[in-house]
Amino acid sequence: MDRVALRQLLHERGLRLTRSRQAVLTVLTGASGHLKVAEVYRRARKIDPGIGLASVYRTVELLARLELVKPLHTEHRHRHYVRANGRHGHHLVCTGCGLAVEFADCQLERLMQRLARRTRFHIDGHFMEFFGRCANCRSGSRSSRRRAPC
Amino acid sequence: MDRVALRQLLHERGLRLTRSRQAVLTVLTGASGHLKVAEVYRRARKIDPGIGLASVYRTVELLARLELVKPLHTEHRHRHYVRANGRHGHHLVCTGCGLAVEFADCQLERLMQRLARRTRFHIDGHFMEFFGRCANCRSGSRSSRRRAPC
DNA sequence: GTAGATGCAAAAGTTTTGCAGACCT
DNA sequence: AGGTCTGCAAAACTTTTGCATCTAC
Repeated sequence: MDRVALRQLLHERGLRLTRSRQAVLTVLTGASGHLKVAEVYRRARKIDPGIGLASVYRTVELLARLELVKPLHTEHRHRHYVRANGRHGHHLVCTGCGLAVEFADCQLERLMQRLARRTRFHIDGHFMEFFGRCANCRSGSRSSRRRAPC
Repeated sequence: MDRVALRQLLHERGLRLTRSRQAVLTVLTGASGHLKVAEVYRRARKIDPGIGLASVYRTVELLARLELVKPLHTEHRHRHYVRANGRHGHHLVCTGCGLAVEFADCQLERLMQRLARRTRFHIDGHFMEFFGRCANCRSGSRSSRRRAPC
């Protein structure tokens, strides 16, 4: 998402494109893995040294509403975010290096219909993540097992 | 899971069956929905008034390792737990009252295999939850929409 | 100019930890 | 008896909030 398109997207909702927001989006767009908020903050300060932690929290939440990023539920204690392309993305996350691969077709419709019939629920959402180890982390070098999310 | 079986399960790992652990398991087993830790604590004190919050945290984590309960990631800010029957359970959660229905067959093997081939990941786990509204919460009475998880 | 956004700092929570003493087996 | 577990209280964090100030438009 470039600067112009983002400004447009924000403008449609009466929101503004600020330096903080650009910094946070740049950080998350440039990362191949999921980042906790504190890490987003650390990186964002390199782009905009004056940014405050509260703005980072406010911005990741905004970006999540706009579906430009997605909150992940990892084994960690705190929330992580990862870049996303629209509504129907799910992620395959490497437990070694944090690499997050997005995939789209989750083919859960049939399961959902069966479940809905059986339980008499009206199902309106789901959450799904896969965990594993990426090829790089499996390739054997110990160092790659400990590499930080990039 | 009854008292004897639980003691056996714990004993196999050199762990002990204490009053606190019984209280926490009783609370979570008796609940039809997911509970946040603070709520588990509140209910557990009715069974064992002397129990401490730290023990509740330690115990839910232990029970999760034993796969007797499962952590859920809801829209809430803090972790919730729900009773579970073994490794392969997933949950359908009512966003109205918190009712959590467990279901077993998730039939994701084919999707997993395709993903693994395409991404060269070794996939070793997944996390899935469905959200919706249960029949009771949909039935129209306003009160049921606000009922606390039971 | 003005509404929206920010930074700061404090507050509100949740979760973890250290340790002396209690408890289970 | 001996190691496991607990309650307590403090600490460590994460996340939220209020408000004066700033800024994007």
